Amino acid sequence: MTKARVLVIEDEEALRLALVDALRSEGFDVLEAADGERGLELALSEAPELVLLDLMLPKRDGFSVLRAIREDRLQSAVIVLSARGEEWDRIQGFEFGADDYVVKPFSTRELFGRMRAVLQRIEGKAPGLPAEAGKIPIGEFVVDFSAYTVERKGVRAGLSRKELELLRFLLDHEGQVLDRMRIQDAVWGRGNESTPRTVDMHVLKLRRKLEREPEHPRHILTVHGVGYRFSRTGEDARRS
Amino acid sequence: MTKARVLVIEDEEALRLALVDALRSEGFDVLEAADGERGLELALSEAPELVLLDLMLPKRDGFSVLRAIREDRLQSAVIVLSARGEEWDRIQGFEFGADDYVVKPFSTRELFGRMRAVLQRIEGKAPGLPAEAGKIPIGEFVVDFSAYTVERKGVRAGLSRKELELLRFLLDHEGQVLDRMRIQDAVWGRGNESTPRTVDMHVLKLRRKLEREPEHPRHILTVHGVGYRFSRTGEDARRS
DNA sequence: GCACGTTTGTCACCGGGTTGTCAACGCCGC
DNA sequence: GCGGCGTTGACAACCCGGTGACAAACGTGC
Repeated sequence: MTKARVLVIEDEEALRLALVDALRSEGFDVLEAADGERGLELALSEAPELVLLDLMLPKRDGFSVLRAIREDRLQSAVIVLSARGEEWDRIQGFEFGADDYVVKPFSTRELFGRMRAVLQRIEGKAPGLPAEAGKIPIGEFVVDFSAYTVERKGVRAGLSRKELELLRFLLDHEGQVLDRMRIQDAVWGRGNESTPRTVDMHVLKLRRKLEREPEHPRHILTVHGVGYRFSRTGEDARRS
Repeated sequence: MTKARVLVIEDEEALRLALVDALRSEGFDVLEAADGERGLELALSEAPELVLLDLMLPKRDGFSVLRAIREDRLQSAVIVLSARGEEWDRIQGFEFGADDYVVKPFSTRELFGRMRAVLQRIEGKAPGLPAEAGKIPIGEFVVDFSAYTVERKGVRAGLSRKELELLRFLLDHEGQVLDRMRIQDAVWGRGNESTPRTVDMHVLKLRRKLEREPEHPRHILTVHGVGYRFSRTGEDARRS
């Protein structure tokens, strides 16, 4: 990929500048806008590969901008940057069409990780289609992120929001061992007070839905004393 | 990499001293600074692996220090220590650019957890994509440190935490003859009470996982009466 | 080469910590 | 109020690290 174009729509000066700097130094071609109106204008006229969109914006809020972008059948991927707050619920599960979202405050590492994942996902996608998360095969299962379902040989199961978010995080970090804290931070948000064991519970639920033999998982693997590791293709859980 | 260098930039005396103590006793090589100017100076001249950076600092605030560090293309990871409170909103922008951040007050446990995570991520982070990070060939095996696995001809085996730590140590000291005490100090921690024979046990386990013929080891070699020696390329353990 | 003492390899097992699983609870939307 | 979901606590199942015992390998002195 040669120099993807990224549009940053963010009103807070300090953050926008920091973002633009960081992106430029990563080799992106960067456009910027400080309000929703200008942002939409640029998005439509320049059709960047990726839009980083703040939700609370002057003139035209992020939701409205996103809707307009989607209505225009623009191919741009959109990553929403949001402060945790009342709009949080509406964001969860990106029911409203974003490809991903990042909660402020976030680190460069996290943002770049998500950007990479999103850009990779839309790469090789049929042109003209909106850049929705789409269907992803996992072993003999197919997960449909926009429909919240998993399917295997015609049998379909629904996924809850948390399950989907957890799965998405695992997918984005396939192959790495992720400790509970890391998972919790990413999926539940930082400063979350709940037990690390909650993660286990959701892993259990996911296993029931996308493992052929939930008691012998091939995709969501346990690394004793450390955390979990995800494998898309599936692995033999062998004894040591 | 044993003994990572950490720079603490924190003006509050009590906290800084506590941090420095705790870090030293964890085996880190610690540098400290009480204001932003001095901190930046040290960061640039010493290029530590990790910087712990307070945001509210005399002379030069944390944000400015962070930017300067980044502009200098320094490889150091930065963890921001911030107080939640009146400046939270401002901080949200400032957090950006850090590898991670910890909200005051924090426990040493939490801080160490994040440090470990960050350092692990940094480790072997070649200037490419992090996809291949942490994969190291050993003979015809490939060890993936971020996945806790060893693979040989498509056959994968999981490594436990201790096994991985031991292997990491051996790898870091390839070619040297290491006596049991040295290994034990490094992997199990100084002042550990367990039998030196425990080392043997784990060597045995490692051999089973990354030797083609565990009974004729080519990588983890015994030096009778002394200890063990590790070889990445593999040696014929044939007598002469 | 042999015998013996020492060092290392290997096994089975135990104890404690970690994870899997269930049932129950509270919350929210309907 | 009902049902789904997220979360928690409790308990069982499991895994891993560590230990002691014994066999095998090694090295030394004869």
